[in-house]
Amino acid sequence: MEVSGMLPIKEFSEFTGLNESTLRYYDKIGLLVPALRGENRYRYYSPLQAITVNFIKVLTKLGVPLSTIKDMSNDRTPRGVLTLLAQQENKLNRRLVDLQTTYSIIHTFRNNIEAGIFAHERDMSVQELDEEHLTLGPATDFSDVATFYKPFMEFCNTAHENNINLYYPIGGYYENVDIFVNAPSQPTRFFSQDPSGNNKRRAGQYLVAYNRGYYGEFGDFPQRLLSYARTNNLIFSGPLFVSYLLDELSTVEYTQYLSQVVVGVSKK
Amino acid sequence: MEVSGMLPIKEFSEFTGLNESTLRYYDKIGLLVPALRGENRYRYYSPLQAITVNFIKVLTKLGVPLSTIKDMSNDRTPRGVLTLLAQQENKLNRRLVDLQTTYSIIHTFRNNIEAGIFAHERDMSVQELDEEHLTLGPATDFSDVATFYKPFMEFCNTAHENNINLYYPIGGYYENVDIFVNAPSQPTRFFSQDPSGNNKRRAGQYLVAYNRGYYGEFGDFPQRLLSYARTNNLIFSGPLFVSYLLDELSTVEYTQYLSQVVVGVSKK
DNA sequence: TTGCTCCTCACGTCACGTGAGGTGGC
DNA sequence: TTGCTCCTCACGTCACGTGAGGTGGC
Repeated sequence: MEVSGMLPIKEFSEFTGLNESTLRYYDKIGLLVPALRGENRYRYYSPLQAITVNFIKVLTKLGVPLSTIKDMSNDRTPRGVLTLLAQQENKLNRRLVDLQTTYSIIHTFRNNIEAGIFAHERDMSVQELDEEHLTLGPATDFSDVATFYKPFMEFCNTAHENNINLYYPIGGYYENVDIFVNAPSQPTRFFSQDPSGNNKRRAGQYLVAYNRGYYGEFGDFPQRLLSYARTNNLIFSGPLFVSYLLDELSTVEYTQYLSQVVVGVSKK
Repeated sequence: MEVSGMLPIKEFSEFTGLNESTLRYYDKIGLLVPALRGENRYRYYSPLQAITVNFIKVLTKLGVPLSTIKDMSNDRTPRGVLTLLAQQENKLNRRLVDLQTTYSIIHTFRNNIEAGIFAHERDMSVQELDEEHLTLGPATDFSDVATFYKPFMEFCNTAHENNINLYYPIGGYYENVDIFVNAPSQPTRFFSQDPSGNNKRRAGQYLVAYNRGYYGEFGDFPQRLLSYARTNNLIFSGPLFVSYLLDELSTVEYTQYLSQVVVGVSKK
């Protein structure tokens, strides 16, 4: 059977670059029906249908679902398409912002893990640190001691209202050293290590130390911290930050988590 | 049945923010198996499993497939996770570039369609145009007249090698006005309106005109172009560009496509 | 007869969401 | 008894890709 000028599916597939199975699928859902069907059920496409294919290709590339393309393909108007494109641009905007956030989450974790790999468990030293952005959560409430997870759950549940992105590593913020030393498992606030956050840890001199153990379990660490300061004539100032460099993301055994403790100091 | 400290599925779902059906699904694929199964088949989760949930949430957010997460979740090591994160960052990079391209494709189409809506079909006028980037394809070969689509197919098939993104609107480039007037359906080259392209139409004075009709069908347009130039004492210079403002994307009837013809001019 | 193109199902993908229909404990 | 939580399938989603098994024309 010779159909003049018409292309059987393989040739049309090569012409348009669409897979044969994709063409059959488009036929099935009524998005692109071949111009002619032979009596042997063979599909024959007109070369002009390549135009429709291009229309479909552009829109799918732009993220428009096939059903939408099908709906509009019979009454395309410049204004209609303009509206659709504006909608797609909005969608893209959201996806772009989301991707960039994801990107920044990866960076933050990579930095943490690398620092964790190079850190020595019981190291303590005074360092100049750059400014670091973060987002502080609301003040915690540890008055109901019975439920250990409650303050953290509370933090998680209200995170959205407080513009806190929980996908960033979460750390503990203590108003000052004394609060940490008295109750290291009860931070004044939680914070997320969000580099686009509105709060920050200022640049300056900090005592940087590491501790191995599960969240909030510090053993003799607070005492070591105090004695190090005494030996080296350091005065603490400002809040103390605990962040977990190695946590469930990179470590199975949760007694092996590695936290970094950072607190402002100056020489006596 | 009272299971001390354990959370039944609904509570664990509220605790973690994961849907109950998601938890059942994770159980089914062995990604997150409840710590305990009651004799009535009830699922009971330990609060500590929220840590694993967070691990899963972060990685899925970063685009890691559940199967990969399952594979690695039993032997997480800082270095292993670091490698994984680096891989994800590469993937993200590619997606970001792709999104930005898509964005720019939408912009280009929107500009074209808006220009098409405001254009008057038989308008001609001299205008100052800004520089515009584009990508030129290789020289076309129209020697084999039998197959009308061949040069365009050739262009499409070699597009990738020539760094041409076919999702941008494609236009015709004519070395000079004479070539266009002699054979308006046979451009010297095709080009894509890619704003990141390496070639460009320089800023300067151009004669801008519009024509309605299918690709390459210009009727008496070339004569009108010449007579307009004669009447207004214009001398043509440089190449001529044809781009389609309204095409299959926004118009069903292909005899109603609207092209914009742009060619450099100066006053006699 | 062989080789080629074409056909029509059907099933798999991925990460769930949504019922339907049923059970167990207060 | 009513209402609640839980259970297990099964099916749908989206845009295809991949066979399996068969037909038609040279």
